[in-house]
Amino acid sequence: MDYFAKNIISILKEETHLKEDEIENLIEIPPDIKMGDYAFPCYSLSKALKKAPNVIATELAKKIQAINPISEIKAIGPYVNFFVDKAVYSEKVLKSISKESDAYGHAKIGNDKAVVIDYSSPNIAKHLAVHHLRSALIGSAIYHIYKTLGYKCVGINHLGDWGTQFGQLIVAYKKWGNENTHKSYTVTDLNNLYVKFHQEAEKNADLENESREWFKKLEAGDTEARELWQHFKDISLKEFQKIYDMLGIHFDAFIGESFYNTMVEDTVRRLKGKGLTRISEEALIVDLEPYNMPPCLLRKKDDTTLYATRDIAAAEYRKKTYNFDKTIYVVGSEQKLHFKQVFKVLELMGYDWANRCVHVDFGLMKFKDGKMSTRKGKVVLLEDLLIEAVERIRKIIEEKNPALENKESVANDVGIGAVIFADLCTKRNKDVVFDWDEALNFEGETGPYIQYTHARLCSILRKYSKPVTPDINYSLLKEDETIILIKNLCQFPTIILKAAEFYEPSLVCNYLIDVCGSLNRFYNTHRVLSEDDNLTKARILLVNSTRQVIKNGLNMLGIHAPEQM
RNA sequence: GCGCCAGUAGCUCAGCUGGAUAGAGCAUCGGAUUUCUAAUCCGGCGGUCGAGGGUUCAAGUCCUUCCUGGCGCGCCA
Repeated sequence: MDYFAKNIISILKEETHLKEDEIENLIEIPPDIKMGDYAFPCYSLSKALKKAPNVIATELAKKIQAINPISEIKAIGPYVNFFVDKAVYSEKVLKSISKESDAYGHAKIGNDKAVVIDYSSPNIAKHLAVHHLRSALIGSAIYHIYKTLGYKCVGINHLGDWGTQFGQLIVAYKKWGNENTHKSYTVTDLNNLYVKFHQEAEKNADLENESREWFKKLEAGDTEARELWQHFKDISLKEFQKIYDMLGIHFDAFIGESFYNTMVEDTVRRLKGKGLTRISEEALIVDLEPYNMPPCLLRKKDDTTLYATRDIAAAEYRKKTYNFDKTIYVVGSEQKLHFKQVFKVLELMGYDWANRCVHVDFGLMKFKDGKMSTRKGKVVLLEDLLIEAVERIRKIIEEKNPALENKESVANDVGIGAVIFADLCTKRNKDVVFDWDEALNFEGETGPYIQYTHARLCSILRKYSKPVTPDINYSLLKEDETIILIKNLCQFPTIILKAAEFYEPSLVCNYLIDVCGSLNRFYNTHRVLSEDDNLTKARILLVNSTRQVIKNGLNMLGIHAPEQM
């Protein structure tokens, strides 16, 4: 609750006989600045007082008095509207931004508690493609957001580096892989082998048996199998890292599924010990019928384990290793049921932290004509998208600002930023249809728009080239465009909290669009640098504050804020 | 068949846990620059909020039925 709301509550408390938190919940922000800064709706009083809401509003407005920092109280229809003293308001907001600067929007609510976040988690031996983008970016943004709220974040890349497909890959490699080019193998080669295996396997059923044999060898720790598997993994990781570097995505640990291979037996033993398992159709399951869910499969009839088993083992490991307060899985919504089952099993195992496991799901990315598929080669590689984005930005720079220094690095920041922003901008749970022109649109509500706004502000500050001070005459900040902007800036900390609560980075994106819209409207109607020293000083402070908020917001999304573009 | 998610302007999306006349961007049409970056801003056009019923002083928002699309539902992850 902010300073002004507090004052309004104390004014309203006596006359309405409502409790403080009741009033707080009722108070809202009018849709138009001309109506006031805060509003108290009188509908809910109408029953008790047996009067029409607008009558109540009128009477109430007459009875109560505006005291500093509230400058005016006025009934409009069924609302009592409050106007705050603009100078006091501006001073509060802008001084706190100046003081906190890079830390504006941060909080300490996390108390250094650990949050484990599982994101990206691609499969080995396949390229990172555009449909891998969402998990990586949403996870990374949540990482940043929680970090700014004082949590200790642990980013984990839960690589898909285990399973029968590695048996297939070994067979394919031994049959068609060229030993001599061994050292220069790329993910493309691995992917080709994978595709070739499936083509050949249709004609020759023996291949599947061979691959099962090899996977068994791998599980048993056979040296040759192990070495090949490690080799495939090294090739993949090297290429993944290149993309993560381009995107600026960081992980604290790369711990793949294979890592839990040795722990799975223990986990199964614990589950059995607690009497949670039974055999059904030759498989080992946890019956979830009482919870209206299909059973959770722990072990196949051939005795090998499944991903649910490994996820349970992984959760136990993460709790033991990081003692997390919360663990977040940023995984597509097609796995909703899977995580519901896993979390339920953890709960049945008696872990009180089971309800602090969160599946942050998101909608699918697909093409207009259907799903993306690595097998059919129907994908857009992430690297291609990023390179194309940077390339297009480079052309725009040549056209609009050829004298720019550091063109390369700016093109990178803006191109990559555009891709990140476009992906994070829509709410998580919506499906996304991939479209080159949409992903690479740079006008309107886009990353470059935010960055451009930021660069313009930096430009003004460069031209001003004097220190910015919060000791200004705040009553000079009085026009509507100015006040609306300051109100926007004031919301930032609340937005961050909300984004964290709902695991929703899109809230930050939409907020930044609002701020930039307000800023640009201000920019187009008022001059910052002028002959009037005091006014210049005041507006410079506003410019610097806005620059700061945009920068902080972009950083939370993992986007750079270049000072020129 | 059952479950989960979505359906808001021609297109892409917002809509603050039920509140004041449903908002942006793109597209389209028309305007703004001798002044801090026009990757900007202003205006016009454009809506039975998928459909019906219900709860409420008040519903895009809550309940219910139906329609359409996506995803999931035992040995892949």
